[in-house]
Amino acid sequence: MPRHWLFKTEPDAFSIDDLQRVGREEWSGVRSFQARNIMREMKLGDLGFFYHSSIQPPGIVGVCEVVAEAHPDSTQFDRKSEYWDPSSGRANPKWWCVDVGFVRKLPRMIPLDELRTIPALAYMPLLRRGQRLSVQPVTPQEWALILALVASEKSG
DNA sequence: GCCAACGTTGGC
DNA sequence: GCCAACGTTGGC
Repeated sequence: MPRHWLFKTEPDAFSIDDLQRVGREEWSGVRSFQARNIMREMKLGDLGFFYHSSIQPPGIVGVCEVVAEAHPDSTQFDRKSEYWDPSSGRANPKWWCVDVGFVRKLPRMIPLDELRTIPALAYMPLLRRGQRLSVQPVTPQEWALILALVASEKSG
């Protein structure tokens, strides 16, 4: 039974269309211990919502899949990367990440505002005031409820 | 090991 | 561009 997750990204940097184009992507650059620990829990085949942040409107735009379990984030060792972390070493890497693969776009974006109107989703970290986790767990109930919002709509 | 200052996130 | 929230850092 796969577990479910949510991946936030700024579409200017990496969007669902980008993921569709490249097929899979190392989810590198996450520099939060909490988010790192969440990624370490992910298993091959787990599904995730793909969420666009820092645009108007923000919302869930697609579904992705964990295609590689947590491994050291390559950007932490790359001096030329903005995510280079001189305090981390290959013998004991500080930052870990999964790879995500494209599954599908939703028939339409589900805006954050719409998610807020559903009481059963009120405990999602995404909707909690001040919660800024870039990678989050999603319960099976939340997963089913959100997909049901667009289930009857035509795929686009 | 406390806690104030700082930096980042991300909706608005 | 603003600013609330909150994780991290660093002085002590």
